[in-house]
Amino acid sequence: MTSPQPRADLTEETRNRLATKLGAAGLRVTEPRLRLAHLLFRHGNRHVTAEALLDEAHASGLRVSQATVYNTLNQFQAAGLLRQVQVDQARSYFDTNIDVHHHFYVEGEARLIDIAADAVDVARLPDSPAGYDVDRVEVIIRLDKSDRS
Amino acid sequence: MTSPQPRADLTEETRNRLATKLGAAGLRVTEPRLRLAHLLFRHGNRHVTAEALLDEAHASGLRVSQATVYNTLNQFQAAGLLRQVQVDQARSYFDTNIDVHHHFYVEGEARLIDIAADAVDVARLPDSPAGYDVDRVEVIIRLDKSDRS
DNA sequence: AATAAAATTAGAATGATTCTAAGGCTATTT
DNA sequence: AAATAGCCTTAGAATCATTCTAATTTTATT
Repeated sequence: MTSPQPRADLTEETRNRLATKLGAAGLRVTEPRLRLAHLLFRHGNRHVTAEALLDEAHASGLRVSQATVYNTLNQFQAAGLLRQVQVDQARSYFDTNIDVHHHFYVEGEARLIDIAADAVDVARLPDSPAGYDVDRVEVIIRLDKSDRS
Repeated sequence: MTSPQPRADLTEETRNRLATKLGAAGLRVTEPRLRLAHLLFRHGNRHVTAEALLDEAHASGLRVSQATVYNTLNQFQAAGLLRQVQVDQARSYFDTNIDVHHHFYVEGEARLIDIAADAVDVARLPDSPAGYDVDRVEVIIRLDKSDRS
């Protein structure tokens, strides 16, 4: 008898690492979550829309429904594995970088670019209204294509 | 014969002031635009959604369609009379304050609060990617209800 | 007044996201 | 290792903000 094939390009080691990550976040380990987590987290930080992740999943041979992609993104976000970035009224972006940081956004191109936290210096903040605490401070630098002369 | 009734609570003076404002922004002066402008600009700065403005219009006796409200908000925004604020994936807010400034946002309450530009000090910004210019810098401070002890 | 151009409209269409309720897995209990 | 309960996943429908369409109405011009 042969040992079980690691599915897709997920090695046992990767599966174990992701399973630990899901478990630590309080999420049950299931095949769709494992495979989506792999797509999300395999290549450093990235920004992804639900639609793009669904396409990517299908391209990689994973048969998941749209609902699962949305559920998973929302769960990952609630569990602190992803951050939702709100820059475009049309679509939500999910950011695999959950550290404090900021963004460039190129309106016309629907393109998000990370800015390291220490590249922006927000020196002074106003007091929050009474009864409210700061959850987080978001800096979004909206960019235009420069006119070339 | 009597002089023509000023419609609704718009005095001739207000109508003239708003007409000038629309004209200066390159927009034709029409009754719906004049009346919506009045609702938007009569009471200092405010944040409004399309839905809220439509309700307000109807409540004030102005019979406009949803399409006109959306068109007008978009045109006012394109003309620089309003600013669109993107904080919530569900809904767009329009801000009558077009000066440089920032926002508190209370997630659970869908409530936007202006922060004067000089109350936030963004001391240092990263260089923009080559070929792009900064359009504007947005600071959003997301708030939580503080736990009372 | 007649004409042309832009505004407004009702209602349909769109598109992202969420919901439903039915069936499939996972983990737990015997 | 069966039985059970609870969470997951799913297809497809539903929702909701926003945009579009094509026709009508206003506004400005001739």
